Amino acid sequence: MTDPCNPLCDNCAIDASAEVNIEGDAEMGMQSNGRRKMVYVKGESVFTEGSQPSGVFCLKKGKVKIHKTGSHKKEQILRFAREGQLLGTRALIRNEYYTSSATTIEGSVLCFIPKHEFLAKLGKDDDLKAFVLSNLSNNLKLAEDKITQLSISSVGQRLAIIILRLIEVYGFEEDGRTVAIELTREEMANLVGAANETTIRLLSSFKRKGLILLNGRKLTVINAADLAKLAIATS
Amino acid sequence: MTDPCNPLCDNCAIDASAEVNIEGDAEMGMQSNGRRKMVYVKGESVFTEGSQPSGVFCLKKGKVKIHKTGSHKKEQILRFAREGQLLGTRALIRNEYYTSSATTIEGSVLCFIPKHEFLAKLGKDDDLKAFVLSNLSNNLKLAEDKITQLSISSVGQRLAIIILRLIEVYGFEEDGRTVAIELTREEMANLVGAANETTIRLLSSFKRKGLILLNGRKLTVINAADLAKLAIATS
DNA sequence: CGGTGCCTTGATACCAGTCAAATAAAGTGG
DNA sequence: CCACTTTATTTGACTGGTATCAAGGCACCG
Repeated sequence: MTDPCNPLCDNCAIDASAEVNIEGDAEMGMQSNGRRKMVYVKGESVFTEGSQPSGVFCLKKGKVKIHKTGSHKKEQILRFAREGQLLGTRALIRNEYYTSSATTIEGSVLCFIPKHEFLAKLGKDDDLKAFVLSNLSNNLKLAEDKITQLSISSVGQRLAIIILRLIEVYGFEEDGRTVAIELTREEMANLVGAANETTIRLLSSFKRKGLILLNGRKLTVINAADLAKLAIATS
Repeated sequence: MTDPCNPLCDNCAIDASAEVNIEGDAEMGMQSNGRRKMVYVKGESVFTEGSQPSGVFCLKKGKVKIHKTGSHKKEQILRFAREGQLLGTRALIRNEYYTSSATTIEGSVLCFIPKHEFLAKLGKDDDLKAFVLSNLSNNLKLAEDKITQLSISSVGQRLAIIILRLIEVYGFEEDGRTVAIELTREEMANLVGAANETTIRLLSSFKRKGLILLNGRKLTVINAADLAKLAIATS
């Protein structure tokens, strides 16, 4: 279940622990090997749907959402990246434009690896190849799960599934039950693929049922077992 | 857009043009190199969700659907395989159980390549590696498109998109406008992620609007342009 | 204070799912 | 080849889950 570590960046000289919360635009420092360290504040775009990739990004620290904008307004969040994962590999491998966007949801540090370096290394480093293959496979599995959920589960079920999945990916805060990621209601809705208001109503209903607590954007899970039951209910 | 050819099977000794329509269970003939030629009739299962992969399959001839069964009854078709594509690579690469099933939708010939052979070749053949990477990437892109469609488009839009997509994948029959694949209404519904009856109603409405013709399971596209317009309408 | 953005709740409409029943089509055995 | 069963398709009526529209509350901030 856990991903292998990333052979491209394990020995990377970039210090991820650095100043994450710096204000202003993405800050970049050139490294000796052509890589660049990029520091982003919350809500900044890493790359956008439709643009041309010039390299891949490695998420060293922070949280990034991968999302897609449909024709009209509404966006769909496809997944969140974990620290250590590579972003933008799909487009580079197929030599296509990005078909999704990446945006930070908190201050983050990424390492940019130029196209030629990535492709060259991918050509000769077997560990990297295995890492990328495994990552793509896993993302495909998650995407397919999401397709199934969207077409056969209700919004309530999907919301329950997603809360549990957020715990899987990000875990809890120190209290051991508050999910370690803060999303706006809209992001939550874009994640489940439902309207904003519907999502709020369902969160409230979960709260009334004693499954969760809500405190602003903090979400505390009180009864994960019942939440899981709800997620798999027949209808 | 077109996939590169498949380095694993291009020089494969298996003759795909053989007796596709043989009755009875999947027939297999051992090849010198441990591969097996498998002949399937329509509707046979190639592999099923939850079982353990022992190799990969190459679709030499025919049509295969990749689908997933949710907890309760309804199935979701994720995609169709093209001739020349490998099936079941995801599970093997991650060393996991299958998370989806593959079923023939017409008489088909597949080549089974045992796990050890596939993994060994994947380890040393760069072309194969590139092929698999490219395929996984493309499947991921398609899956993500589907997620977006499911969450922001109406059933009618999705149906239009899927008809156009079927043309892309399978093309037309000799008349140049009848889609070269025959699906049951239920398969159509499982593909768009909607109820059977809803799908039928929408197909009828497309017919009334003069966009398509229906003749049993044959679907003839009369006005592809308007179908495309319908697919991207605001709501 | 009066924005501005986010969250919440209410009322209403409608898309699409479900249930039910009538054909139509496709097998099946004699 | 026909009668019979089974399965697939179609249409209708109804219901309900969600989206949409609208208004109000709340917090943060210049």
